Amino acid sequence: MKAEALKGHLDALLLATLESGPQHGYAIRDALRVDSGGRFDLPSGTVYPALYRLERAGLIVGRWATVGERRQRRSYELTPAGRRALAEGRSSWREFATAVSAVLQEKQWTAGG
Amino acid sequence: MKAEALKGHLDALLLATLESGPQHGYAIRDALRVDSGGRFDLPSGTVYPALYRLERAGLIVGRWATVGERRQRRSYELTPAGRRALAEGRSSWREFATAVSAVLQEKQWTAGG
DNA sequence: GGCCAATAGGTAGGGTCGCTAGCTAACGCC
DNA sequence: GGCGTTAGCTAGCGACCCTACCTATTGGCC
Repeated sequence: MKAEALKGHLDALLLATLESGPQHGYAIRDALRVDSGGRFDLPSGTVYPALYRLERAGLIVGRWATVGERRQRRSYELTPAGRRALAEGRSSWREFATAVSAVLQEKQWTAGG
Repeated sequence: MKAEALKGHLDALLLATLESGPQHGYAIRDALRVDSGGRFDLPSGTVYPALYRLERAGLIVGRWATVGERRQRRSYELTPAGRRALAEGRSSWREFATAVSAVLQEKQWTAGG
């Protein structure tokens, strides 16, 4: 899988991962890997900056939480704007995928009787 | 359609457009627009540099041709390497699309019986 | 003869964004 | 006390598509 393939689609993936409930970055990374059948095994340097971007954009909110004795974790949750963005992302993905698939379609069905 | 969506997928689209036979840049642009149902209406500043990239990479070859009296056109054709790259691009697109769709899938089928 | 749109090709520069490579630190296990 | 895993973070880079602009031919219209 080429690296640039993700460009422009990562945000929707992250939002989708958060749809089922709040998660922290590390767990999001895991979920993405599992849900994608191992295809999206993103480095933390991809995930965390993306989460900041989404937070700055008001699509998710992060809250610090303490786990165990001292361990700090940041849990992210979708905002209403995030849910809207996710819906939008889904439909624009569908549109994009449809268009790409149409173009990539092999035109071997003997040219239109 | 967000601009970054295309990133990393344009090459395959261009190669696919050339699969049915040699075409010049302007015609490729048109074909892409038509085949995608108007979704990919790319500016020339996107198409021509991409064609150079593909040519430098040995995936296509361009030949100048004269049309009418003086008009110059550059006709591009797939190389064998280009055909291989297209096949690869198709399968990696399928893989990518499958993975994205899997992640974006709404998990509203009431969680596991 | 002049204007415009369509056809055809081209380039410089910019901005976005995911990745590479590195870091700190807590936790559990032995 | 050492090691692997969990957890978070950042600077800087490079790829690449877009914006904005340019030149030139061709043909229609008046």
